[in-house]
Amino acid sequence: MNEKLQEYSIGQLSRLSDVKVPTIRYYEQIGLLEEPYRTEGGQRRYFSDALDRLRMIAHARALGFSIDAIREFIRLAGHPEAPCEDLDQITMHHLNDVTQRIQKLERLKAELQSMLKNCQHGTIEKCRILEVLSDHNHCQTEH
Amino acid sequence: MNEKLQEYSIGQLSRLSDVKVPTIRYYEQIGLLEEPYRTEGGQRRYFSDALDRLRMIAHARALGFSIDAIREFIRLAGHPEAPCEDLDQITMHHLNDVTQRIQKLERLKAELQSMLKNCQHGTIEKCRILEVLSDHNHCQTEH
DNA sequence: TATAATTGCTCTAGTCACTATAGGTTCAAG
DNA sequence: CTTGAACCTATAGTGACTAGAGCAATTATA
Repeated sequence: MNEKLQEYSIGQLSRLSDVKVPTIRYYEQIGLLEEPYRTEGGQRRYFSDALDRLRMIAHARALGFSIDAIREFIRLAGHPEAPCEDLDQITMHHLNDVTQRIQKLERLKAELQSMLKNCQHGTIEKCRILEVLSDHNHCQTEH
Repeated sequence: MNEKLQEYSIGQLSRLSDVKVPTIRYYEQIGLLEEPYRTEGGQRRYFSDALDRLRMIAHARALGFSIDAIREFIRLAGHPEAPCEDLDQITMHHLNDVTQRIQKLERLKAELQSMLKNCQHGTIEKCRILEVLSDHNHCQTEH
C-alpha cells in the first residue's frame, strides 16, 4: 500500500475541481488559496486539502458569494468554537441580495414581454420598442 | 418668450437624467453619445435631444441591456425604414437571458434558504452552512 | 469689480473576477 | 535523449463604470 500523500499538479487540481488553471493561480495571488510547495523546477504541487478548499471556493462562487464573503468564510472556519452568527449574517445578507435581484429581473421580464407584445412587426417607425426605451413613463413598474 | 434653445451643462444633464457626470463623459468616449458643442472655455453644452438620448440609454441600462445592445438600438433607430425584426430579435434574446437568470437565482435562493433553515445557531464547528459550502452533494439542485 | 465657491476639464488608474497572450522552462513518456 | 505537453511569470484586456489628481472655467456673493 502506498503511504505517501497524493500529490497534484495545478492541471490535475484544475480538472478535479473544475476551476481553470489561471483562476487557481489568481486565487493564490489574492490570498484565497495558500501557496503550495514547489518542485525543484518551480512547479506547484498540491495535496488534497487544497482540493477541498478549492472545491469549497468554487461552490461558494457558484452560489454567488463574493470573494470577500468567501474570505470571511475561510476566516470563520478557522474559529470552530465561535458562534456561527456571523456566518448566518453573511448568508442572510446574500439571500436578501438574491431576492432583490430576482424582483428586479421579474419586472424587467414583464416589460420585455410587453415590448414584444406591443411590437406590430411593422417598421421601426411604428415599433413601440424604441418608444418604450425612450420614455420611462411607458413603464408599468419602477426600476 | 425665449426663443433660444435650452442649454444644459454636463452637471445639469446629469441631474436631469440621473446619470453621473463621469458616466456621461464615458458614454461620449465610447460613442454612445454624440460629442456636444463646447463653450469658448471648453465646457460641454447640451440640448434637449442629448437629454432624450441619455434618458433612453439610462432606461435601457436599467432594463439590463448591454452597451452593445444599446448601440444596436441606436443604429436601428437611425434607419426607420428597416424592419423591426432585428430589434425584436435583440429583445427576444434578452428576454431568454433574463428568464434564465431568474431561474438560476431562484435555485440559488432555495439553496440559501435551506442553508439558513438548517443552521442550529450553535458554534461554527457544528454549523451546517460551512458544511454545505464544502460539499456540493448537499445541494438539491444543479448549479 | 474682486474674490470665493462651485463646477468643469483631461488623464490616469482602480474596481471585480477573472481570461488571454507572449515568451520562456520543466516534466514525463517513449 | 528527445519530444511535446504542461508548467512558469508577467502583462494586458474584459465590461461598465468610478475615483483621484491637478488644473481651468464659470457663477455667486461681497
